[in-house]
Amino acid sequence: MAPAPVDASTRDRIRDAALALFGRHGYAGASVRDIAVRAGVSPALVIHHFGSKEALRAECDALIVDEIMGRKESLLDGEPGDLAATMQRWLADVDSHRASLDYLTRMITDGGAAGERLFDDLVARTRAMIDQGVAAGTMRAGSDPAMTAVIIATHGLVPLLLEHHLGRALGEQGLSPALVRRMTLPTLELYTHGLYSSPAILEAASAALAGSPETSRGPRSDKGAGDPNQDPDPPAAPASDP
Amino acid sequence: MAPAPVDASTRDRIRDAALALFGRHGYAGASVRDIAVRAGVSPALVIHHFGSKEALRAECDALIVDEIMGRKESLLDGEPGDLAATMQRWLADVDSHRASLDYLTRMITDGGAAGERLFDDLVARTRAMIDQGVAAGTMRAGSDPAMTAVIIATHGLVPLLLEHHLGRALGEQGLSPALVRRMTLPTLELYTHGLYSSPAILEAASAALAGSPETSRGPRSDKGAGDPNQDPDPPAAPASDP
DNA sequence: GTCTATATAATGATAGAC
DNA sequence: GTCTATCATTATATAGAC
Repeated sequence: MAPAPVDASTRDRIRDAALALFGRHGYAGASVRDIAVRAGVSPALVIHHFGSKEALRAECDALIVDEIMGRKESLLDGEPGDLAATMQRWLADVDSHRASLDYLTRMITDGGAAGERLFDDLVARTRAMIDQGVAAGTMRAGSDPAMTAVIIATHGLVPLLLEHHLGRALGEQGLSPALVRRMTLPTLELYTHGLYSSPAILEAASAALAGSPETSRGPRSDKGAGDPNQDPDPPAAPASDP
Repeated sequence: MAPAPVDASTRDRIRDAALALFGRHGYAGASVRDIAVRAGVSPALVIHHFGSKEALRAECDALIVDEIMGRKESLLDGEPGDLAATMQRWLADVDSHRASLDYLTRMITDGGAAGERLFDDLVARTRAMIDQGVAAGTMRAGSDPAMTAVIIATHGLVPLLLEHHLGRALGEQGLSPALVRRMTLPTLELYTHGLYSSPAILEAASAALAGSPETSRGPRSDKGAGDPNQDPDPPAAPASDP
C-alpha cells in the first residue's frame, strides 16, 4: 500500500506517482509530465486514464480518505477507521508511508473539503473520547469541552504537520521511529501534570477573563455576563507562551 | 504593514501583492502575471524590480522575518522580536494581518531555510522560558526538557497552522478574535492540571518504556540500558489519543 | 520606471495511429 | 491501452521604446 508497487496496474502506478508528487511539491508544483515520468508512461496516458489533472487529484484524495476511514482493511481490523490511529501507524514507519504522510499533510493544510471532513471527524472522535474519559473518571472535565476537544485534537496533528521540523530540532533528519517513541513520555507528562506547578496563573487568567466573556457562543461553565471588551491582560495564550 | 497600502511605492506594492498571493496559493500557485495584476502593473515590471520570481520570494521571506525578528518596530518596542509574540499580535487581528499570517504559515510548512530558522529560534526561546520557569519554581521539570520544549513550542504554532480548521470546527468561519480569546482558558487548564485525573497512565507508560530506551540521544532522566526493540505497548502517543 | 512586444519554454489537454 | 505528435494556453523572462 505504501512503497513503490512494482507490479501494480498502470493506472494505479500513475495514481501512486501523482500521490507522491502532489504530496511532495503540492498540486500546483507537480506537473502531469512529472507524474508521467515517475510512472514511466506518457503524459497523454495520464489524462487518458483520469480525464484531467484535477480529477487525478480527486482520486488521490479519495484513496487517502479510504486508507484512513476504512474500505480497505476494514475486513481485517474490524474497526471503522480513524485519523489518529492511522497517523500513528504511518508515523511509526515513516519511510514506508512517506507518500501518504506528505499527501495527508497537504490535505489538512491546503484546506479542501476532504481535509475538512477528516479534521471534523477527528475532533468529534476526540470529543467523544474525552467525554467518555470524564464519565469514567479518568479524565478531568474542562470549562469548555468543545474547545478542549479541538485543542487536544490539534495537538495530536502536530507530528504530522511539523514532521520535518520535529526531526531537525532534535538533531535528526526527519521523524524517526525513535523520535516518535521519545515523544510519548513528555506528552503524557504534560497531559498528566500539566506544565505549571501551581494553579496561580490559571486562576489569574480565569479571574481576568471573568470580567469580559461574550467571547463566542459555547458551553461556558458558570460565570456569566460582562461586556465584550478586550481582555485586560492575557496572562498566557495559545502561542507557546504559557 | 498589513492592509493594502494605497500610497506605497510601486516596488512595495508589487512585493505586498506577491506576499499575499504566495501566502494564499503557494509559490507555484501564484504566477508573476497574477502578482502584476494585483499590484496594477505589467508583468515585466515585476521582473524588472526583482530580477526573478525566486528573488521576489526571497524578499517576501526577508520581509516577514524582519517583521518578526525585529528591524522594524525594534525602536518602538525595545524587544528583539519573537515568533510567538508576533503570532499572537497578528492572530488578535487576523483581518489586518491576513497576508502575513498566510505567508508565515507557508514558510513554516513548506520547509525552507528561513522557516527552519524561525522554528529553531522559537524552540530555543521556549526552552529558555521553561528552564527559567523551572528555576523559579513556577513550572514542572519534565523527564526530557529538550523534547518538552519542542512539544510546547509546536503546540503554540497550532493556531497558525490550523487557523481555518479551528474556526470552522467551532462554528465560525476563520479565527475570530473572540475564538482566540476563548482558547486561553482551556489551554491554561491543560497546562495547569493536564487532562488525566490520575497519574496511572503515565506511570504505566513509564514502566513499559523503561524496558526499551535507546530511543534517541537526549537527556533521559535516570533509567538506563535496554535494547532497541519496538516498544511493547504504546499506551498513548502524540496522536490525540492520550 | 514603466510600458508593449516578444522570445522561449513549460503547461494541461486533444487527435489519431498502433 | 499506450504511444507520438501537436494544439492552445500560460509560464518566466528579455528587448527595447518611451
